[in-house]
Amino acid sequence: MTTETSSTPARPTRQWSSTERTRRAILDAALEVFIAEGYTEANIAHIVERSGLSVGSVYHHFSGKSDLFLALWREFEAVYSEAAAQAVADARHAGVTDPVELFVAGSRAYLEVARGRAELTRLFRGGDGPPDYDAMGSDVGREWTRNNMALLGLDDTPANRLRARIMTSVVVEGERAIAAAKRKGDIDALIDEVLAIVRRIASAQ
Amino acid sequence: MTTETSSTPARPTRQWSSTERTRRAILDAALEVFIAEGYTEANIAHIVERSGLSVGSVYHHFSGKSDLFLALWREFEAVYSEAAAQAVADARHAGVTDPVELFVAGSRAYLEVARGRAELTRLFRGGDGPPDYDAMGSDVGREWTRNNMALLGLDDTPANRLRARIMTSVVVEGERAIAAAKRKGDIDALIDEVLAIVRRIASAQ
DNA sequence: GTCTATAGTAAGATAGAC
DNA sequence: GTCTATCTTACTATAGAC
Repeated sequence: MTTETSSTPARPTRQWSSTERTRRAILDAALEVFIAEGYTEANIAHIVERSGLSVGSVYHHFSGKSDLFLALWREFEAVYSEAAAQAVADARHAGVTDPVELFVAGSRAYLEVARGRAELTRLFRGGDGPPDYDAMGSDVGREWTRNNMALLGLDDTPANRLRARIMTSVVVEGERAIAAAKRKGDIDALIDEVLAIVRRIASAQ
Repeated sequence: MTTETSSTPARPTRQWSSTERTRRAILDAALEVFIAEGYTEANIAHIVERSGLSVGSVYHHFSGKSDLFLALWREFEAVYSEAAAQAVADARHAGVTDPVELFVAGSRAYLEVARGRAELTRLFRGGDGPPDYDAMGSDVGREWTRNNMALLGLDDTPANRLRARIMTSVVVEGERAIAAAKRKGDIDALIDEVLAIVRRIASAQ
């Protein structure tokens, strides 16, 4: 057994690690509570209970309930961004050059991630979140829009921006449908439908 | 013109009318406050101030803040439903039979209504609303989906339901873009873009 | 039906010991 | 960094007069 509080004279990284673990424990508990109760119903007390920690500790690490939600939401979004970016890079590396097919590859990766994340989708794509949540969502939406436009080589006009936004929203709608699917066997068909629609929109001259 | 309430001739309808006007005044004040402050920031006190009425009166007519919001939201939605239904009926009457063109006619009417309702769109299509608001939104969404499927003659499969939902969400995305448009001159192009996309999705075999 | 005044409640946030 | 105990705030909702 090693000592619990490291007395190593050089550079104790242990304290940091303990902090990190506390932070993680709080986030994990918060996620469970948010999933179980939704944002509005959830309260700090429940999160404290479930984490086995204390109110003070939670407020030491986060500024409040909305900060907790936003931190979790950023992690949620990051997984999608990375998966899509990686898939596009892979497709490029495999020799794909058609912008539409690159976009489809990214969308497919996104939707594959959505499988098995039904609870997270319901939480973060449902309407219940902090007041400033839609502002954050808009920022991320703009990011996707920007990426979509660059990928498809669209110039910056209002109509093209709208098209790029719509393509994002189509994929998100697919994500919601996957989360709501009663039978897992339906999901393949849902993904195919989304990709077919995306292809049609993206191919417009 | 016939009488509004035809029943008892002895009973004056004036009291009823006064009640109705109070109710209207409360709703009007509530709408102004919600638009100015958003749902979360708004509070009953502000609505009372602006209406020049009283807390008791507000609670006599509505069960609370979320009830007020929902009442306004129902009025907001009704205008769209009626405009779209009317446009489809008109198109039918004018001899249009192609389901896709009927759908486009309805969508165009919807988007025309969205012109000049930018504030309402920002309020009701933004993320800030009562906790049970997304549940209501889902109900209306299901209604549109059902109508879309009937209009386009799609049979009831998961993929087709998704397609119909996506078509609704494309139009709503257009609505948002119209509300966000900086120059009014851009709006025609936005509407054209939405209708072109809708046509492409609807035409898929 | 409408109003004034007030009660009740809940939850987010902080202070200060350890 | 973590904890316990407490505070403050603000909003919903009601009671009861007119």
